[in-house]
Amino acid sequence: MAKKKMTIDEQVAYLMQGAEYGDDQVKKAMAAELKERLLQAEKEKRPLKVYCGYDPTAPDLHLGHTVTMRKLRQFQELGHEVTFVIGDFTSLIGDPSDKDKLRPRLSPEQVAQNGQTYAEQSFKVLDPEKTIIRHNSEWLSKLTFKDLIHLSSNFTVGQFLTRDNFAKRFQNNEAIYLHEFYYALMQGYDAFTLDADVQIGGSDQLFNIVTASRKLMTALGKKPNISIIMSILPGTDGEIRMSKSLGNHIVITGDPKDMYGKLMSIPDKAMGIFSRLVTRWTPDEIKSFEEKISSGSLHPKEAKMKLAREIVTIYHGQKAAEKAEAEFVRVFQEQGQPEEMNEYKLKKGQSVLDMLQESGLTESRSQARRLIQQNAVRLDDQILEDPHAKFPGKGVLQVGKRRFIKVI
RNA sequence: GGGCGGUUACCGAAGUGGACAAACGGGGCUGACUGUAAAUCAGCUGGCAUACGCCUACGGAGGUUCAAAUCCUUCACCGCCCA
Repeated sequence: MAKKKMTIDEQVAYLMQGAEYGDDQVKKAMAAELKERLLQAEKEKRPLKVYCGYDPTAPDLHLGHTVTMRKLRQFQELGHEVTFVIGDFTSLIGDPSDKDKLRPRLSPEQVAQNGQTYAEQSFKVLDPEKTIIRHNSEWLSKLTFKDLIHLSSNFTVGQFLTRDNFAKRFQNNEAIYLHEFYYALMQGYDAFTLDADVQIGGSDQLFNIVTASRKLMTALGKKPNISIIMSILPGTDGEIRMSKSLGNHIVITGDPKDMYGKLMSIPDKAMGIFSRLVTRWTPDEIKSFEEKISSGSLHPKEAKMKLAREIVTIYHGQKAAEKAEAEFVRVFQEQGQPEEMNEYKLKKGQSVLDMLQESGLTESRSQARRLIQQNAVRLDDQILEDPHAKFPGKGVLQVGKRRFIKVI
């Protein structure tokens, strides 16, 4: 992508694409500051130092995780220096604000393992050659209690209570742990240590980045970093943020066909935000994409296919994306059969129910009964109605729209 | 240290002795329709069982009762308030 030629204003637009501060004033201010910093860097002939921290809690990344990586990638394209910070120190402490009560505190081994996976998977988006990986335990574990007190003394409780999350919980008499306050400090200290020009994060990091990091850097005698706060990517339901525990996520290493299908299942109205946050498209391309949809010159189905193809291509390559698309068209639009199916060897005297269960097409016999009742079970397009009848014989068995098996 | 409250299915959240396999919302699944696994509408969403029905399940263990998610005891975890 030839982005070297962008003007400063174009660069700012590109880099602010998808950023959301919940306040237009702040956004404008940040954009202005970014512009100034870009100009300054140009004059000094140096790249901007950009970073984003990741707590390596989940070993499998989904699209939601890639939003900030995409942003880092854009900085790389423009020649800036990107640091991928693995929050091995922060995640050892655990963050109760996640509400993930069940999540056990991670062991150092797990953190190391997850961090590794994170970095590897992130290279689907980032340029590995140009990415510096750091662990924040490197500097955070060296801080003494005295240091911590010194850092904390730059903040008042009142300042922390302006944070939405805290304010709400305080008002509702819910728990706010003391160490949650330190989270913001640690993050600020990351930025300070890295001498960051720009820090990227999700909107849940708004306070940590915009308020805490910037203030801390100022207090420690540095120029505050510019905060780029990315919008939250919704899940397949198009409403709620993408998250594994909500089950609306799309993993980036899974089966390309599945990824394509899941992308096709997002509501039409979510296409815009997906295009803005998780594609490689430029602001102009995105703008024209959205305009074509709203004007009706691009059919929503076509639009979504284009989107799905783009995203699958990023993670699995063009060939796999084309294949996934062809399969989708064949199976769902033409109601045909997939190219490859698992086979199941029919056993003597098996009933329909037995067969469904033993072939693994259903999770339980009760579920199989329900599906039969709902006319969801077909053998070569013939609906099987009686769960107890002997299984008719060879053919292609289809359960619902997506599950196929070849009976031999 | 004292007082009070919470723990319900994939998630959120009702339910305070029987009609509770547990309201409702989200998610998931299925069908119809279609423009797609979109939207919309309808149904399903613990397990076993060819009907009857049985078993397991409301944080754990025990108890009261003909009957417990609901009452009691106790344990665990979580929270709030007052010190």
